[in-house]
Amino acid sequence: MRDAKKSREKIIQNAIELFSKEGYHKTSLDDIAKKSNINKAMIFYYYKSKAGLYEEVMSKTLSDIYSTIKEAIKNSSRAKDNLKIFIETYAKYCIKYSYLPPLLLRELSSNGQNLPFEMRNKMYQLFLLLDSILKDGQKRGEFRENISIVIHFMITGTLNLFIVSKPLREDAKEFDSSFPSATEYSIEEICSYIYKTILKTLEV
Amino acid sequence: MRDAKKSREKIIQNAIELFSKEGYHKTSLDDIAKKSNINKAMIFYYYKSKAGLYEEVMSKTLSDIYSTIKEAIKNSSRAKDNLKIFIETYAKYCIKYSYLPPLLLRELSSNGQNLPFEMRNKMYQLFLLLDSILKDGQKRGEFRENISIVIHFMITGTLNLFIVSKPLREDAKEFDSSFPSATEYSIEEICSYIYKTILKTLEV
Amino acid sequence: MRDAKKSREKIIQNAIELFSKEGYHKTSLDDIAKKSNINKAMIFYYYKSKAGLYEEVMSKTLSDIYSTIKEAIKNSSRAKDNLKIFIETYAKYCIKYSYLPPLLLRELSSNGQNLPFEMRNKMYQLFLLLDSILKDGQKRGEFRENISIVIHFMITGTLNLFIVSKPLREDAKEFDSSFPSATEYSIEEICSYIYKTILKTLEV
Amino acid sequence: MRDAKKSREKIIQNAIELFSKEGYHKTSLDDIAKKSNINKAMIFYYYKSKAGLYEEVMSKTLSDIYSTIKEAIKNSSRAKDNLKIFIETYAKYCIKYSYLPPLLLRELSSNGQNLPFEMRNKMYQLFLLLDSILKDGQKRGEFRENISIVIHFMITGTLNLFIVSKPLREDAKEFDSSFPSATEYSIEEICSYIYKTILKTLEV
DNA sequence: CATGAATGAGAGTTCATTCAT
DNA sequence: AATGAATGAACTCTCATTCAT
Repeated sequence: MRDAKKSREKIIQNAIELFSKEGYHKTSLDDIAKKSNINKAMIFYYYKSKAGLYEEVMSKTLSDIYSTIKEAIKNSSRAKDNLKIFIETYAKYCIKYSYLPPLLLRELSSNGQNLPFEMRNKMYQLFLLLDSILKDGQKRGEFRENISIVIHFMITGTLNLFIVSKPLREDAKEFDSSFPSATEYSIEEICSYIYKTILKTLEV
Repeated sequence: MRDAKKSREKIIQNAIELFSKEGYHKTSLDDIAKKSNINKAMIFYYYKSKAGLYEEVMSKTLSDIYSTIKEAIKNSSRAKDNLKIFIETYAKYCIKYSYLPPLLLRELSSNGQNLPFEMRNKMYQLFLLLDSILKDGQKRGEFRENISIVIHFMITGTLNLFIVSKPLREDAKEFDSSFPSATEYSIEEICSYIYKTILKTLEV
Repeated sequence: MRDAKKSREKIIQNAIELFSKEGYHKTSLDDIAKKSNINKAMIFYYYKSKAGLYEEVMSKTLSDIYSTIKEAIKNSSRAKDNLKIFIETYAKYCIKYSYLPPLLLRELSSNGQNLPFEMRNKMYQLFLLLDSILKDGQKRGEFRENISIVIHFMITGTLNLFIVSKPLREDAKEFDSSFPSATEYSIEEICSYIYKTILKTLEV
Repeated sequence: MRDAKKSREKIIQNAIELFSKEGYHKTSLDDIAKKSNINKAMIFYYYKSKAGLYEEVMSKTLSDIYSTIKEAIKNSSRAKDNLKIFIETYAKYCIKYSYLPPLLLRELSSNGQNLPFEMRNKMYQLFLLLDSILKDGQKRGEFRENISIVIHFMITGTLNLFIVSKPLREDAKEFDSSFPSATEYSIEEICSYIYKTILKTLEV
């Protein structure tokens, strides 16, 4: 049968889910195989090794987010709009694929030791995208000089932490019902707040 | 040598180092024991379990950072100065104990599933510290209304990512020597930039 | 050789032997694996855990003895014959599977703490079998009122102890050659003696 | 301080309790030390090894039971009374020191491999005691010929199993409330039933 | 006598990976 | 292409025993 494609996808899909829920090490190939209803040996047949599967998972995910943002930005004109799009698209994507933030943070926090070249490169591409938006803004006289890498981390760091910390914040609220600004803000409001803050620091 | 204190400290010290370098799961107690030149069983003698050791490590670390910041803020007056102190102290601490950022990010990215109560609580306390600075600023008319949790993540997220991504950025520069704004900024400049950005969004 | 059935059987067979010779705790899975010429991990592959393997061993054993007795009794008519069959079959079985008595005694002597439900149930079934024989005897007017549980323990306790203590008694004889009635009786004679004794207490 | 004696006793006492509750292997010296509020190393100071402590425990226990029975029998005259005393004293003792039955059964069921000579000897002495009662009965013409070892096992086996299986029987009753003759008999009734049964087989 | 520190051997268990079919 | 069997190394944890003070 030519279910090869389907099998591969099932594997990837469940790997994504488990890796993001449990982390790389806590997720066993047995888990993935069982969840995918597929023989464990097939994972090796398709992806050579656990690391290989992981690389595939991350690669796919990052490619998706990159091209989604790129596409969204294409038709816009003003740099500040592009910035907004970048933030909102990134956020939307993180919400939609909730496994992404934990995965990214985890990857980054391991010094990129397990991080295969392609992934690293794709993360870099994403940053270059923002960098080009900012540079473009400067050229047009919209933005002043800035430290693009900090802007990048301000956006991604804040968003990732916000998303990732949700369960913790909800727990905290149970203990301290007055927990300030824990859960009452929507992701849109957060995006808007980040956008405004960054704009203030960028605009001439 | 038969010195409990020294043994305990050696264990903790090396655990900190390895946990932050390799992560919880990749670090084996064999590693820690060998590095500490100490019998593996002693880890259980002192800390009951791997999780127990981890809790001790994190607890100790977070307590330190909290009290350091608290102490530093005590003698200051203006809210904006407090904010600056918060950012700089947090940053300095993260630099000094470079294992902290990866540990924090990793913990957060696992939904706090393995996160013992005390740790969780200490992270919360740290946030409350910033929250009180911001609230104080509002009372004094220095700051306008804001979303403290976002400010918190803007500071910690940005700083943590900046520190944690350093090796990656350096690698990137080797491939793309024009890598924009990757390594030429000192942590002080980063802090200052973050501070300014946040101040702009806060000040009336 | 890649034969699941054979592997499983080899494991069970050696587990039975070792568990009954050394007891549950003294028998390590390493021992079983080595004796079976099988990779230790296979034990987990097949039986999930040491306890799981043990359960399998006991379950299999008890099922066998139960159905053997049941079968043997089926075609008999008088209650006293059934009683005799019960005793003799039980004894024969204990002799044939010499690991059984120590296993049973050991299990019982640990308050049934590690005793999985199924095993417990099977031991209970065995008692119910004797109980039904006795009740049947009463109905027919063959037997008088009695305490079936004591009868049960009289049979099984005596037989188990007799079998289990054999090496001890032989040792004793070496020191005290006049050791009374230590070894000169065959199991058949013992059975007969038990049967007669119990019959005397039962018959009207 | 000369608490040596007290310490030794505390250790023995708690060892008895734990060994009989959990069995030899499941009981760790840590457990015994903690329960006794005594430093673990002292156990080695006093008893050389875990096995040594165990030997002491068993030795003490068996000596007690032997001399208690011997004493009780001394003043009696008729063999049948002695038999009764033997059964009842043994039973009473087993009830009083509830750790004894499991210990004995466990020891027997391990082929006496761990069984130190002294213990073995004491168990033998106990049997000789009964044997002498029976022989005495024959001499007086009270009893007919018999197989003393079977009588011995009938008494001890039945009683030990009855006591040891108590928790199991109680559990069984929860599931099958009609559980026949499980719990309604007192130990005195059991003794009496055993006595009568044996007497019937013995009396001329 | 007494204690806490230290040891080393092994226990059960997990898991990525490979092999045979 | 697919499967279940098999492997071996590693992992966390336990424990009897010894050492130093």
